[in-house]
Amino acid sequence: MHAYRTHTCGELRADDVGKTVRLSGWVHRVRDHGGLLFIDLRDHYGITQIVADPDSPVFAAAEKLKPEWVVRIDGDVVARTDETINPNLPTGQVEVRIKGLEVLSESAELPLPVFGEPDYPEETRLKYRFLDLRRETLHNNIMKRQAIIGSLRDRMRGAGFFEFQTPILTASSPEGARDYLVPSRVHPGKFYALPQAPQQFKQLIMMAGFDRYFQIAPCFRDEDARADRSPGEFYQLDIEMSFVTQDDVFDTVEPILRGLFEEFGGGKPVTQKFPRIPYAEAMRKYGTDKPDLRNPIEMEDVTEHFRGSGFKVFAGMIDMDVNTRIWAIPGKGGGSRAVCDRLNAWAQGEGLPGMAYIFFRDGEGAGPVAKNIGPERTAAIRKQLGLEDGDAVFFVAGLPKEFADFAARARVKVGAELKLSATDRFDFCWIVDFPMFEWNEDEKKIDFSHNPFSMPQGALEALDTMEPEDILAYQYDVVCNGVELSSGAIRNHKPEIMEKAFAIAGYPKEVLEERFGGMLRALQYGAPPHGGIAPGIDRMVMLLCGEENLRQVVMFPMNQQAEDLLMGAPSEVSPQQLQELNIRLALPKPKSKG
RNA sequence: GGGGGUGUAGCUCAGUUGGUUAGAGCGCCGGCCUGUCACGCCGGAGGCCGCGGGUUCGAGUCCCGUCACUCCCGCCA
Repeated sequence: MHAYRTHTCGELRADDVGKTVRLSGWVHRVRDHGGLLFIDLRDHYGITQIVADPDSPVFAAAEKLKPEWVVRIDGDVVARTDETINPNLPTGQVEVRIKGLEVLSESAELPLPVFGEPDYPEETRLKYRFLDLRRETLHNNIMKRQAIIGSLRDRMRGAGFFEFQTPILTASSPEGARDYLVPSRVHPGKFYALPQAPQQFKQLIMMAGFDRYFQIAPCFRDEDARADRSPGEFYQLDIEMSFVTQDDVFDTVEPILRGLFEEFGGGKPVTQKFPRIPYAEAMRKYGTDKPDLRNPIEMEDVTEHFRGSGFKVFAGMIDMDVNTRIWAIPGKGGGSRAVCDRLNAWAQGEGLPGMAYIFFRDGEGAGPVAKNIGPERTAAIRKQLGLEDGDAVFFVAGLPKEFADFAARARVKVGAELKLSATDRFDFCWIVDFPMFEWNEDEKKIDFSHNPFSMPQGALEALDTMEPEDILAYQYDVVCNGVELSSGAIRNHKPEIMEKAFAIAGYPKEVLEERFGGMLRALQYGAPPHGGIAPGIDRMVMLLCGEENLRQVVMFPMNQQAEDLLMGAPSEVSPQQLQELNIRLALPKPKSKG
């Protein structure tokens, strides 16, 4: 007989009755009835009930078992009587009568119980991550994550992609997030950087002629964390393809994402044909470039209905500034004063003076706004938005740049309040036609709004003739349920266009050569047109696990302060290590303590 | 760097207007219990009320500061 087991703890069925078996696992739970003892034995595969009665030679030893001890048990598989079958357990038809017991490993008193998964502080959970990972929820999430990654690999290979590795120690990149730096021992005073993404490498792979690349790529960014953004490191499904248009990328990636979400989404419907929404349209209809399309509300511009109207607040704003806009958020079924007042109060809680509204009943509009603008304008608004009795409409006013963010939240709030938003669905869309440049108000200059390597629409001619802020890029996002899963672009493969684009953003040729020398060199020796995308693995797993927090889908996450409480990272290093690296610390003064 | 929330037993939380000895459930320890699967019953241990200062005859409770955790803003091409 094997030293540890003949079966796993998730394996035994009614067919196995009569066998003598050996199982190993963790003591999940003990129910001690004095003259009868039940032990739930757990391993990765499941739970099996072990029974000990006083006739068993190991009864006394079994009584001493504690939660999370690791034991090997020998026993006979017996059928449970009808009344004692546990339908909640795959092994619930049977139990094992214990004949032999060996304690393989004892456990100290638990700082974090496994059984029952009671809420525990994040700090404890991270410090004792190995215990947390034994708990069913996390254990299943992590298993789902590896299945998702396995499926992505299969799907990518099936679509003709090749998996390549790119360097982890590379050069610091001038644009973008803060880099993690690694000092060089061989070159005093110089540093490697961990890649924020393999962006330049994947483009170089295309220029090297490998045609189709993918990688489950680790990415490192030294920026502060959010619930949906790990500090330090995260993973992307990094993709790049040669000789493709934007449509080719969409046609390749869309079935992979759709298939993945259908495979792991628990039967929730997935968008079959991802709608393509231009950035400007998304901002106008949803107030954001990552709309949650489960919410059917689309905002509309109703500025003209208020121009010169009796609702002086809005009319005055329109007169004061030609750029003023009034956006309407239609609220189907929100046609009562109570609902409108509640949303108005919510807006005040968000720091606004309030949210104007009209609600419709008895064939006419009600509320202060309707009274002020009169029945004709009220009817026109109702007609434009297709509203009926029992509906409401809410208004946000000002400069779109300034109120878009609030408008987006108001749209979400109205959708939730009126229960208009679907829940059991994965609604995807492409956001396309992002602007190439944007005005940086702080530095009073033109910046790249996304990836500086993106191809501008209209190529060199557009850069030469158009206002920078009007130029669009072949730059796109994938959004699912309001979560930005991915950014991508058709890349700029022409050195002269890149020079011009960087010049517009204020980088002279010398700077470009200094910072992106390798890339620029590669562009000069026959670069294929190419493009790609990089869906965030962690975020996809989060959506598919129904989790709100990345730490629920990452095996060994850091806390918000980018500390690994289990391994104790970051840590101090020895003076010898620093000396070898020619590094001397210049620490900030410690905060004085009262 | 900034803002919000939370800090009372190992954990989840209650704690009245500021008033005697700070409670409950879970967990832990001991005892009882032959069909449980969130087993049940009895008993017990366990508290610098995050920390520091202040107001007060008296502070878990009020005020100020500080620290920790968390969420958000900045940041994330």
